[in-house]
Amino acid sequence: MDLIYLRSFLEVARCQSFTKAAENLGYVQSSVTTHIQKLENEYGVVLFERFGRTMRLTSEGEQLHRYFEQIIALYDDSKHLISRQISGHLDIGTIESLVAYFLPPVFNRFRQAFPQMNLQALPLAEPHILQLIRAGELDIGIIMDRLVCDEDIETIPLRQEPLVLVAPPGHPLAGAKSVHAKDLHDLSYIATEQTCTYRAAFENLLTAQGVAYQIQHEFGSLEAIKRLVGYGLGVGLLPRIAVDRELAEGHLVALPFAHPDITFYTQIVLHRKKWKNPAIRHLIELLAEAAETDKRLAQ
Amino acid sequence: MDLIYLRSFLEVARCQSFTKAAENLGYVQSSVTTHIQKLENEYGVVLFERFGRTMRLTSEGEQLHRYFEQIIALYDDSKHLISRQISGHLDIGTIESLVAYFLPPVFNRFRQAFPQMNLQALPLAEPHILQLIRAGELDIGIIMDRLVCDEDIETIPLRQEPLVLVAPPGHPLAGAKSVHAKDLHDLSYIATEQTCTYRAAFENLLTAQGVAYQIQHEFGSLEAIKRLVGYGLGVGLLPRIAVDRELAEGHLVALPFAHPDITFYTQIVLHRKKWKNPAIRHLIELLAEAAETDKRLAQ
DNA sequence: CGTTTCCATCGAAAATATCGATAACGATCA
DNA sequence: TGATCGTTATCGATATTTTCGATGGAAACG
Repeated sequence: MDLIYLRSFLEVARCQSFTKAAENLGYVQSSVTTHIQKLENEYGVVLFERFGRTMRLTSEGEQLHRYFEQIIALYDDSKHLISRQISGHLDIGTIESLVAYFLPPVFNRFRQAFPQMNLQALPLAEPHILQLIRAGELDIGIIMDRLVCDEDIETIPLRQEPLVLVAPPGHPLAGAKSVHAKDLHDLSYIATEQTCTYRAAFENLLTAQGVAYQIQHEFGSLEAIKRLVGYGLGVGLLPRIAVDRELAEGHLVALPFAHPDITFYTQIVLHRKKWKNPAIRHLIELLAEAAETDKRLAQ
Repeated sequence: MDLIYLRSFLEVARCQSFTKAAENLGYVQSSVTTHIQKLENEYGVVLFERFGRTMRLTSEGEQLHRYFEQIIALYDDSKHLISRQISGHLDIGTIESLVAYFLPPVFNRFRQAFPQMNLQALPLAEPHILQLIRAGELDIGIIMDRLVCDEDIETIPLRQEPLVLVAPPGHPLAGAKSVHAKDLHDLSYIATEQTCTYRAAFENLLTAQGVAYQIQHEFGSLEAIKRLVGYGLGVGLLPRIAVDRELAEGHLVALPFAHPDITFYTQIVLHRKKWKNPAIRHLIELLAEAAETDKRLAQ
């Protein structure tokens, strides 16, 4: 009898729905059905009366609900109790675009569960991150790229990452319905650093379409790029999360550029052997949660 | 995280030994090792300090021990709570040799866990039992035979069943060191009913060795056979459990007969689909336990 | 009366558990 | 010190279980 069955049961009871429970728990609906059936067989009773669109706990279901709540609460408590005692440190490699906007709240929450664990976020270039992950010198990496596919590396996509082409508010293309590559002829362009993968993808697209572009500046620092774009020195291609506030406040505008046909993901990369570490698992969970929340907010 | 891991953990802590815990729980030792490792990985801490021959719970292990005890207690409580509410009835087919000696204490214990469940024990001939099991008309059968091997039937051996050749106290072979088939020439023999499998195996053995035997009487009733043997009308081949008391009290003696090379088992048979029923599972557990206890007492 | 929204069922694929054999390791004793 | 015993860990093979995705069927909705 697996504890996840109890969790599924509690979530179904809470949501009054197998489907919603499955979504919340990250399963497909049929798996939750199976979980409940496992419980029903184990106890030999029906736990939910299923009417058409509604459902209700049976009497036995209600009795068990009380027990399961306690069991899960004890289990979670035990997890927290131990987490709080675990010390050590995690080295997290991540690209600069993320380190400032995405990670801080996650780190903060992590500290609540693992107060004795030291997190070190290292802003690094993506190829370097992958190399260190493979060497086991980083515990976890968070990058933005096409999905990494590698023998030794486990990849966990967090979310598709929209890239936006930002321009200063007065830019001639600012009001256009949609901007295509050819509209960018003789583009004046403030680029991220050379190792940046989405920069490379963008430039490949321009080159493929015969569009000339001129790199005005190259910076590792997103803040610097945003400033330069804001001063009208060119456009920049940046992850939306890095420019959300400037767009909202009108300091920059997003050009409605038809994306290159490449999907970028903010993704976690880690060495296959590091899964079992509970601190890392917890960090991954928090990251996934944060990504989910962001998605919902974006909608 | 499976609840059986917690159980393994508690048992290891109690026994101070992986090996003993495994025996008690019905696993092999390596499985228990795996269970503990699963827990250790899940929590990210070492739970037992293993010294050479001794072991000790770590501080984290002790903390978790308290939680796990509570969790398992809650789970068991929840099981009992529901068991008590389950009503229905079970039909149990069993051979006469067992119905009187083996089952009553088990039934008694069963009633404590499932007070609303009605048990009906039907003394039946073995072929009939198997037939009814296949037809789904019996919930469970308990027989004595070579291990049943059948597509639709699940077989659970309870224990090897020693057969003894019993004779009246004054029998000429009563004092012999060991009795072989050839010593039984012109044997006068009180047989169980014709459908009885161990009778068939015994007779095959005699025939194979060219030993003539004469069946004096044939009875379905063990009591009758014992009486006739006691009166000196011949010897009888019976399961030891059925004549334990008579042997102890000296009303009958066991001839030290070298067994036919066939192993008999008291075994549970049930339809493959009836596993999931918790009442049946509990009954099976009790039967297995009773068999274990008997084995230990016999030693 | 079709459409939508659920849950149950099923087969295939993936993940996991179990076993049995064996290695490794420490304790004990010669 | 070395041999042996009792114990746990590791490993590969096999069996079982879990998960998913597709599909079916039933009730509600418009």
